[in-house]
Amino acid sequence: MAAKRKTKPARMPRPKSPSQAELDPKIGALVQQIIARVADRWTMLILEALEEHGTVRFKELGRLVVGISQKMLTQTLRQMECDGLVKRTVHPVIPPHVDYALTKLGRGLGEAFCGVWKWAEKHYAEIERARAAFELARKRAPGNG
Amino acid sequence: MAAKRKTKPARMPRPKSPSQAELDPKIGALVQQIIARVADRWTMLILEALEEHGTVRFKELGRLVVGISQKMLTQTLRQMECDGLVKRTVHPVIPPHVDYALTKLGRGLGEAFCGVWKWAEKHYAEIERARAAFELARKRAPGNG
DNA sequence: CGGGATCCTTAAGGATACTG
DNA sequence: CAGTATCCTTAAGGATCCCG
Repeated sequence: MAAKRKTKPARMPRPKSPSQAELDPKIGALVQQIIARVADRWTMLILEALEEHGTVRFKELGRLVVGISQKMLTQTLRQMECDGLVKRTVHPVIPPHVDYALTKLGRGLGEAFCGVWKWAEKHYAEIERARAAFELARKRAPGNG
Repeated sequence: MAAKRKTKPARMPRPKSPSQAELDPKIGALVQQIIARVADRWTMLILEALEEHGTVRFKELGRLVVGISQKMLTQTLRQMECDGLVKRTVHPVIPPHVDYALTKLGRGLGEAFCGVWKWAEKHYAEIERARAAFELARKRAPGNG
């Protein structure tokens, strides 16, 4: 993962709908994990690269996902493989040939995030305006930065 | 979000639908920002606390969001305020009285993430199974840690 | 070629002390 | 009470080397 630090586990938000409220808090934890995972710098990029190109070899993937180091590529792919988002296939030849592809689950996750994407697209301008307004207010205000 | 580090900006994934493809990559960057933000350890928790309790004072919010330090509370709230997700209200009295509430935008964001939540809920078991299988395979495999 | 092991830098985030 | 400023710890992630 990439984004921030996770030092402690921390309590998870409870689900919103009544039906979910009955279920384990494990789901909440899982959601947080998933979100955290997707929020790292690379998972989304890799997901997208695989969506666009189908089955891709390790090094090729490294070229597709522009700034990534091989360490993070390996690490993120392992993570995704572990969660069942990608399928790793080793061809026992020399030199080694390993390729990766999204699983159904992986594609599903991509689709699930489309909602957030849509929301962001729709409210894009609002957020930019809010930021501009915030900046302006900050400059006006005394005793700050 | 609580998750990892963001060192460089990094190129953003392109949108999926054709209509979006025409628009600025700024939207992609914004989406990534939003996701990254929501994935930190606190934004979601604060969002949820405010959803449940409406208008809440700073210290009360600190109690609601269990493990948070006042530094991160301030910082995350500022962030959210900047993005237009929360409204900060200062009552000029002594001792100071400041309270926070979600904006329409903030509530909308919460709703947008419901899709991911639903997905996670639905595929919860699959992921757990994938992880278990992965662990098992790892133990079986030679030459690994 | 794929990727594990190691070292190193950097910054996220907690703790604490101070202020209006 | 609601912050701000500072210090310190920890770990995320890049770079590099090495191996099958």
